[in-house]
Amino acid sequence: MKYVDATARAKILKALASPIRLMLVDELSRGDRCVNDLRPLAQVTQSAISRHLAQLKNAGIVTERRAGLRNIHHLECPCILQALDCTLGVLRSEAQHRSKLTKTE
Amino acid sequence: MKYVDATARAKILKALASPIRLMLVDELSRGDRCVNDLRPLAQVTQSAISRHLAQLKNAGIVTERRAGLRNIHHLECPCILQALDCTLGVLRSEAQHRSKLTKTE
DNA sequence: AAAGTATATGACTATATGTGAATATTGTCA
DNA sequence: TGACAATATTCACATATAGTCATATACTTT
Repeated sequence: MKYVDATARAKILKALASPIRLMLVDELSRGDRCVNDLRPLAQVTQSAISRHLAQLKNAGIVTERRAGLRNIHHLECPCILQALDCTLGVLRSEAQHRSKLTKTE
Repeated sequence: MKYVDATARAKILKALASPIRLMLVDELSRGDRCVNDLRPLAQVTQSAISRHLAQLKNAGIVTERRAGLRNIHHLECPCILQALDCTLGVLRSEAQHRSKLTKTE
């Protein structure tokens, strides 16, 4: 894998690599939402949510459209759910690994 | 999605979210490697490679075993390749999106 | 035991990221 | 136009991350 490709891919993974942004993506996977809808998901200021969404937009994961005062956010790439699956896989295999260790030692 | 779950998942994605670590994972997906094998992949010091590998280990993505002087690294979770697929998906849909914009405007 | 090889770690610097508070922008409605 | 609501942006600061160099550790070979 070339460095440029890896960099492009890393940028996307980086955009996902935050608890808050994962929760935003998770919520958006169930339908479009405006910032105010998403606000209660995390205990941070509106400013912070806005910046997290900006990162997701910047990575091409999320798009937005205006609807009057609201800015509606839309999950552009449902393929993101693959990445979420992957994390579950790691967590599972880690749990397995740990239980093996405790059995042996 | 709860914050604790999201945090665990974010930790894994964070471990992947670096060009160098992606290249390491990519190489490991083709077989086990020791640090010296991986060193030429990135133009950083041995120290840096070692730290990157430590992060992958810490996230449960990679495991290691001693073989004499060598520390052999092994990709524990091939499911990681799902996450890599996902990034391709985003890149593709972004390219599509961009070409639509240039056509319309 | 001494020398050598492979890898990890500590101390440090530079840069990036996350955050709240305050402020700016954009759009609506009276 | 003026007041208001939703969202974005800027600033100042704290913390995290990536990198290097020097050094420590683990193991092998002579």
